[in-house]
Amino acid sequence: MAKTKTDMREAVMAAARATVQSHGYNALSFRELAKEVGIKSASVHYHFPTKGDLGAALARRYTEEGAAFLAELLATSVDAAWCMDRYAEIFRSALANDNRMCLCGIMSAELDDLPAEVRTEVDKFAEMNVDWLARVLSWAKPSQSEQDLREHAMAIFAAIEGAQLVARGCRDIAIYDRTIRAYRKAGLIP
Amino acid sequence: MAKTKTDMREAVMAAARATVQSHGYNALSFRELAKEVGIKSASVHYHFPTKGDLGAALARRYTEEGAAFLAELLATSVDAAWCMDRYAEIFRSALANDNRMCLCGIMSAELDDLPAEVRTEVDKFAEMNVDWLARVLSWAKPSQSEQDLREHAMAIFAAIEGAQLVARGCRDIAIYDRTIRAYRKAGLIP
DNA sequence: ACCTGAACACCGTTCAAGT
DNA sequence: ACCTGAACACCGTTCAAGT
Repeated sequence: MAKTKTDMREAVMAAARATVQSHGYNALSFRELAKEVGIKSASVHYHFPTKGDLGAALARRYTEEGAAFLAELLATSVDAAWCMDRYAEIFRSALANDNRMCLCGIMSAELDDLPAEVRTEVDKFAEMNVDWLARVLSWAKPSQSEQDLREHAMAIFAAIEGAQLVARGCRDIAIYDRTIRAYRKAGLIP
Repeated sequence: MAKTKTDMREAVMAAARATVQSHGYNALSFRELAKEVGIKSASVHYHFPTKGDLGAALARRYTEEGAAFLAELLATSVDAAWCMDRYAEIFRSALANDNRMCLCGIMSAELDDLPAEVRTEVDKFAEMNVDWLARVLSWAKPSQSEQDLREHAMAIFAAIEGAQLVARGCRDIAIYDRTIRAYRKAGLIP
């Protein structure tokens, strides 16, 4: 089985993902990436013709993995509070892991620098999250309209992204915990 | 009166601020900045020795102007709900103005790329906002402890930054409006 | 199929030199 | 005091050339 091509592609993506979550899309350097995986920068372009192709591939993969994880949660429990706790933990774990951020959250902040194909994937990530959150919310509030559920879901998604952004900015994960607690106390999160 | 030096410094800062709010700190280019204000890039270094000096100056000025505006609000009314509405409007106006973001919010997302002096100023902006929000909240809930007030204030700050981030990512200001409404409905914002 | 070296136009920064 | 041109080591991208 030919493993070299796939392996090198995967190695580049792994290194790139870590860099983006820590430093953002702009900080991605084909030369540094190449050094990390042991090839030349021109060779990285063989796997990903442009930086936009690499960014889009990262975001797509990130959304896929996130969707799979959330689907697993959905299959495990129908308790809204339990699912929300697991959800908040995902974003917490990024901070716990070397003060990293949600790949698509950090890319949102760099939006105007992103090539169109990367934006598209970032949008899809937000959509996937809102879909999932609306579904979980529908258990807690079965009477609410689809419109209201999605609005509430979007609010939770934005609030959690914001908590991560601010806590990361302060380099203090305790701020994330306190903020999530305040959201719950205020009734924003079930 | 010698106006050239001050004027050029101000011109550089104005151009730089617009660029950062739209494209982030990383997108700041001394060469493009120089072109915009009609000097050479080496001359920009005369006013701001490094990019970090420029970034820190921008954030400091931004915090000062924000603090002055919020102090004005505080002097105008002691109604918490009214103050919160005005506060949410400030962040809305950045989006309305060409989908721009809070200068310090967008810089938070690029945190690891920021020189230490810029980080310091970004931290001060968050602190200034939390101070103000806690004070406004104390009117609505005089019984709460200082600790609880600050926690709630931090949650509001994070939630609003998040709403701005996500709405900007979707290039849809209506998402900001809906999210703020959901925060209010949930009781996060008075 | 996969990788490379060399070239291109960019970047922040430095510095000696101009006025 | 303020500005400049030239140099340095970086960047993404392209392309002809190697295996």
